[in-house]
Amino acid sequence: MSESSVNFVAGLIESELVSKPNKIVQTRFPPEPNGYLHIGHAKSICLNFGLAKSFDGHCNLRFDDTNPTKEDTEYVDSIMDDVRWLGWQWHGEVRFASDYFEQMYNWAVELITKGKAYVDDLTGEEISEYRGNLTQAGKESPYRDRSVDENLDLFARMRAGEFKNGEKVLRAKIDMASPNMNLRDPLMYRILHEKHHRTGSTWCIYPMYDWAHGLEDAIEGVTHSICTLEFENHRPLYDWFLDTLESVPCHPQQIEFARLNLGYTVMSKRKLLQLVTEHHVDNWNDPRLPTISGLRRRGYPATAIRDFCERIGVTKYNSTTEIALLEHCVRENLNKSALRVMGVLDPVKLVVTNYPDGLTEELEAINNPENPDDGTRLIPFSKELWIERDDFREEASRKYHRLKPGQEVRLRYGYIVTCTGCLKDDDGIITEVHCTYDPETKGGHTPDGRRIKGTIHWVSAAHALDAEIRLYDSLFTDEDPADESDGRSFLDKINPESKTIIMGKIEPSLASAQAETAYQFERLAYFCADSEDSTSEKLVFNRTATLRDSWAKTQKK
RNA sequence: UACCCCAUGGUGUAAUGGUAACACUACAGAUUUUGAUUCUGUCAUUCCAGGUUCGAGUCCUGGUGGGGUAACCA
Repeated sequence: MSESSVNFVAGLIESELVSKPNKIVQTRFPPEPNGYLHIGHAKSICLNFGLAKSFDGHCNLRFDDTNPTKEDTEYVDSIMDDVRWLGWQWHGEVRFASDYFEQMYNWAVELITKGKAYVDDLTGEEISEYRGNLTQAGKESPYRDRSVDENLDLFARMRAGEFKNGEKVLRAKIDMASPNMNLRDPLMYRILHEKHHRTGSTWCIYPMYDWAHGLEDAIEGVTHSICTLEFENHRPLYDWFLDTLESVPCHPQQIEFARLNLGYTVMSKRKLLQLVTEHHVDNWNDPRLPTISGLRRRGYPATAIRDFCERIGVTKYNSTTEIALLEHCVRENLNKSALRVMGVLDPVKLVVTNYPDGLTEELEAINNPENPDDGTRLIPFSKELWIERDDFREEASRKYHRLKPGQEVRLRYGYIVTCTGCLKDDDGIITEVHCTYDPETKGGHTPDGRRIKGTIHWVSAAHALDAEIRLYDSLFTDEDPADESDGRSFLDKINPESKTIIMGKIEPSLASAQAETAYQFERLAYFCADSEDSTSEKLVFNRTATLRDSWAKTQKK
């Protein structure tokens, strides 16, 4: 890595490499398979995989599956999918903490033998009482001074299944008076007669996070064990286990960074799970969710997400990033890559009164002005078109550059037309807008060089396809939905208009749109076909992000 | 009220004792067959008080403010 100060972790590694130039950087991304990955995980993924890449090292994907009550292979599969989709390749095979259970057990025996761990018979409630609290020291368990032999015997019988859930635990013997609660004889194993998604019923004792994690890292030769801030207080324990054990292969360095917070969304697994299970959203991949699969279904490109993760930086400061930055990354990417098409979301008929009945012309349109290689396509033009209801006004100020009686407007790639009026129904609702066209302006050109201020999009009524359009807005109305200090739950802050479904008219070239292809409906927004629901019989499009709209902004003033 | 961590424009980050900078946002203008894009410009920053130093955003001390920690979760 050449540039310094990419982030503080990279800086740390860089300075280590000065004295140990041959050190191979080994990182890991260690999710628990108990939920779907979200954009906060993407930050961690990009950090760990990115560090390995820039220092020519390796990054493992390891499932920290030490709690069979919460984990499932469904999550394992989705996580692998998401990491790959984000564009990363893990080193070697996927790893599982559960593959290391036997080794961990042996190390626990080593600790017991050293007199550094003991089997405790206290109940959960008693253990909690004995632990003391933030300002008061804990007290030692009456079982703390059992003999090594007795502990060895009891621990073997725990493994053999002789005891019920909660009857006994294995604890490290450290310091019940430590000001760091994590050091007050932390639990290493609990009894759980529970089927594990990989080991089945082989085990009925399962290691706790603090005991297991450093061992997993050591087994994999991890050099830098990067985790989030809330594990800062766990580092002394992480180090204690690794220092106390003599037979561990190495001692990785734990480094903490601040997790990502994003405005107007929630990032906690618990809350995301609740949104899904209580059906406040449709599923884990609901396009309104900050899950990787949700963003993907919404149409956010993986490169945009990676770009975002790079831009937000890595620090120990607990911050909240504005959603505007993510949207900026998405728009910047999509502006370069999305194919331009025309679609009308709120259609009203435009009749070109002096255009021949029954005639259809094929007009050439540019697929992506940002990328000439994408070429052009032909779009049908005829006497009756659909245009956006908002693109006509009976009366409007000089600043309104669209259709109003007497004003000229360009139909994109079509003709220059002059608005002549409109038809209304009994309720005063406009049913048709009328105009005449200038045959000299085919393609939207003005041979006489006259300037046309407004250009609007359209689709030929006879050729248009119907499509369901799903418009998404932020899922929450509050910037920090998780802040429930005002007495309202995050569920009370769900935006009732986060999803709006309408029927639109779109150009025929979209008939075979694939979910992976990004489109810009010109003047409106970026869209993609929905990966689950869109078929050739029934097209469904998701709005990925709107185009910026300075007109709407000035309107509001 | 114990321990740990953190503090730079509105937001996110950079500056590794030597001219406080970049991006996003907002605003203004130019260009434009997307009121998009692009381009230009404007506003705005070191939590406070001491100390060390020729020189402090950076080091030290004390304060203030924020976050974390008392699961047989990770």
